[in-house]
Amino acid sequence: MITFEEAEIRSRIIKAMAHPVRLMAIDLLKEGEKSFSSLNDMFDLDKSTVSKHLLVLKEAGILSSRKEGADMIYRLEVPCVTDFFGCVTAVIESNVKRQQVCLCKR
Amino acid sequence: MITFEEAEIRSRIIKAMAHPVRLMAIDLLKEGEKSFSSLNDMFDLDKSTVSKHLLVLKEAGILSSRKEGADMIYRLEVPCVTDFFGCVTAVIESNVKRQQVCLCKR
DNA sequence: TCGCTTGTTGGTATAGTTGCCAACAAGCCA
DNA sequence: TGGCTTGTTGGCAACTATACCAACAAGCGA
Repeated sequence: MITFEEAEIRSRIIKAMAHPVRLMAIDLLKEGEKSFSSLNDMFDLDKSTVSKHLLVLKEAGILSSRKEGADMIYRLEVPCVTDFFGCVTAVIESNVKRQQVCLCKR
Repeated sequence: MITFEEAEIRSRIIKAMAHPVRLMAIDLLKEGEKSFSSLNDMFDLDKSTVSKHLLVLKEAGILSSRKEGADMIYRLEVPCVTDFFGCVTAVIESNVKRQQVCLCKR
C-alpha cells in the first residue's frame, strides 16, 4: 500500500499527461525529436498556450528541450509513457463493452 | 498520430486517475474488492469527499460498485491501470537521475 | 414502524487550470 | 547594429476541481 506522499508525486506526473494537447504532443514526439514550431503547427492554439503545455510536460520530467539555432527542439525523455495508452485503450474498450460510454458524451 | 477527439477521450480517463486519493483507492482495490467504509477509513477526509472521488473513477469506467446489504462494495474493473504505475515510477527515477526533482517540491 | 447506520447529492467557498493577448528575450542575418 | 523570427513570460478572465457541511435516501434490525 502506497503512502499519501507517494500518491501525490505520482499524481503530479499523471496530471501532467491529463490534457488532450499534452497527450498529442507525447504522441507526436514518440517517433523522435521535433521542433517547437512543427509541434505548434499541429494545434489551432496560440503559441504561448502550446509553449505552456510543453512546459508542464518538461516540469514533470516527461520531455526535455534544447536550443538549436533559432529553434527549440523537444524530446520525449521517458518513452514508456506511451505504454500508458495501451491501458487507457483497454479502459475505453471495457467501457464500450459494458455500454458505459459515459466518457464519450459531455 | 491520434486525433484531437481520441486524445480528449484518453485525457478524461487519465484525468480520473490524476489525484492522490484516487490513486490510493486504485492501489487499495488492486488486491480485491473493498467496502466503501473500509476505503473511507484510509483517508482523513469527509465521507462525501471520498464518495465523490470514487464516483469520478466509476464514471471513467475504472471502478464499479454494487450494493451488498447496508454496504457498498467497490471493485477495480480494469486492473491493468496499475501497470501505469510502473511507468510513473520510471519517470520519477529518471527525474532523480537527472537531478530534476522539480516534482518533489511545491 | 422507528430509529440507526451507511453512503450519496446539493450547495458553497476556495484553489487550480486553461487560453488569449501583450510584452519581452534570444538568435540570426542583412 | 537594426530588424526579423522564434519561443517564453506576465496578466487576466473564464472555467473546472476540490473539500466541507447539511440534507437526503436506502437498508437493517429492534
